[in-house]
Amino acid sequence: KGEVGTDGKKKVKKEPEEKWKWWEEERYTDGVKWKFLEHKGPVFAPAYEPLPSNIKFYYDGKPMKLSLGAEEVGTFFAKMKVLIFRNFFNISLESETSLLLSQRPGRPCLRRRSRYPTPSKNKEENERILQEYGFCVMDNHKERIANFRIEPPGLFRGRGDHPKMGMLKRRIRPEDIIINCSKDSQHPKPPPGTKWKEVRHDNKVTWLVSWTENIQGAIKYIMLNPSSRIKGEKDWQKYETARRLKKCVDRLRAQYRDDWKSKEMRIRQRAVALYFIDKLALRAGNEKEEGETADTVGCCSLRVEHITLHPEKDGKEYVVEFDFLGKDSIRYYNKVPVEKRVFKNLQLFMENKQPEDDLFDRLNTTILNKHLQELMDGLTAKVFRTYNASITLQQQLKELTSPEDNVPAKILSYNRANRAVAILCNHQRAPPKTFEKSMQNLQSKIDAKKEQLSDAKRELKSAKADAKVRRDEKSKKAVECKKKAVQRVEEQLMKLEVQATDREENKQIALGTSKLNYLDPRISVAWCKKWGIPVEKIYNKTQREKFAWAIDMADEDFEF
DNA sequence: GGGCGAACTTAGTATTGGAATG
DNA sequence: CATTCCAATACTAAGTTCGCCC
Repeated sequence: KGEVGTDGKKKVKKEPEEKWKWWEEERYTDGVKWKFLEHKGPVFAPAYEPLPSNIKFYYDGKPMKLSLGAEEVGTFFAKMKVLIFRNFFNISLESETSLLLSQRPGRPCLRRRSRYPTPSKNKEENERILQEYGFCVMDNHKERIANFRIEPPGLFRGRGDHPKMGMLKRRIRPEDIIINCSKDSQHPKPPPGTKWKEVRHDNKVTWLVSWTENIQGAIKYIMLNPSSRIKGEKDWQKYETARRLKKCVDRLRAQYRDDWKSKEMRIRQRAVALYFIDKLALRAGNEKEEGETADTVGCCSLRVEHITLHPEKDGKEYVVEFDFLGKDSIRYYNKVPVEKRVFKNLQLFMENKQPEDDLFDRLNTTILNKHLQELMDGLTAKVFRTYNASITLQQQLKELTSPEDNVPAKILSYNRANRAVAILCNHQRAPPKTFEKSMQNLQSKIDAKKEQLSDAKRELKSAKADAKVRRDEKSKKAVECKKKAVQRVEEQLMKLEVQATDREENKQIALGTSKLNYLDPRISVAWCKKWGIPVEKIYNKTQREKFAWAIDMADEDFEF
């Protein structure tokens, strides 16, 4: 092998090490996650660098000396203010500059600053840290760590209307850190003069490092990359569970439809909730502590105020209008015609209730999941989301792919199938700030290409006329050449137009989440193999690493 | 069964890297 | 060479599930 480099010497292409196929190996049973685990511990947030002494903090117009900690928190506040200014003036829309607040007291004044204050000199250092801390050894393999950096301190900003927004997220010290590794490994060393909170050797869990965060009191973890064996196995298992649901979903659906008629209220509520989870791909909806988090809901935690019943709406009977904030305070809005029995049940559940009362007052996620567990081993509410997402992709791909389409058109179909899933799962995004502009840019590219096409066509015409007169080989060849040019430009134009359609349809829809978390990758791989689409067109490098098991395993006949 | 801690998955957005463009 | 642009990546919040304790 080996290519010839620009210097004329033969470049020796190193044959990559044989990739480890963990999916061909036996799996652990009994809850053991690993036998050996060695790592270097976390990378701490860089220490706070005090401001130069000529920059002062003013209170009541007078300079005031702050403790280092107070000064640091002050800079957090200032940063947030700058951010608010920037967003208020929508600066990023105009150019890639950020704003600095004037240091002078009482004189807010904005200065522009280039995005590149120092040309990426940190790149090398980052690479070094990645090599040192970004990998661990788990059982006999070097594996990539997902998040080896400790979260830096700052002001907490939750999503949506979060009651704790603005609280100080404190700096994490070695004394806060629990290390998990195997006894017989080289234990990570805490920074000089410090100690870990604890070093433990628990091989029933997958995390390497943990600490408790001070805003919610939740535990944070450092874990492995999605390409790792430990994550990949779990992911594969998830899709296998969803495929088992496929085998019995008809029975389950018949069951919950039957339960709509139950004389027990709790069973009716359970059955209607399950119907929503199945039909609308709603999340389970755990209870949340009031005042601790933003007020968001899922299926079991829906309140009366989140639905409106319309006996008739837009020419349809028994329409339920949903309007609530789900995970990450993303709005779910949908008008759904439902069976009469569901409608009547909902009326019953809402009787004599206030808007802020629970719709399903006899139900919660624990009760629902206990029931599901009895119906199928390993079944929980979220399996329905995985199942419905994956089956929808498979159906849509079948429906939308035209054999006679070229590659870009087929990829548009793939993205449309993906989009159908994203809409089902309500995966939304804020339209990119530069969306309009980038659409305009694309449109002018299209216009230019159209111009180019008509030029090419004109040239072809004159070449044809020329050939008719001269009737020689050379002019015939010229005609062929021009024909090919027209074809080439037509293809390029089509590609651009497909790209524009795709982008427009994607304005407020996020495909990534479903692609990464809900769609059995074997469906996509099989589709690629069936239609001769390179898998790189569907999955980027990271995604190919995460789904290596599927790319290796699935052939074109794979059925979810 | 209710409360709670722990572990792990899922989520949208901010930042970055590097190619394209001027 | 600087700037613009977009895809990829980094980040970390916000969910679900499970097991344990009472």
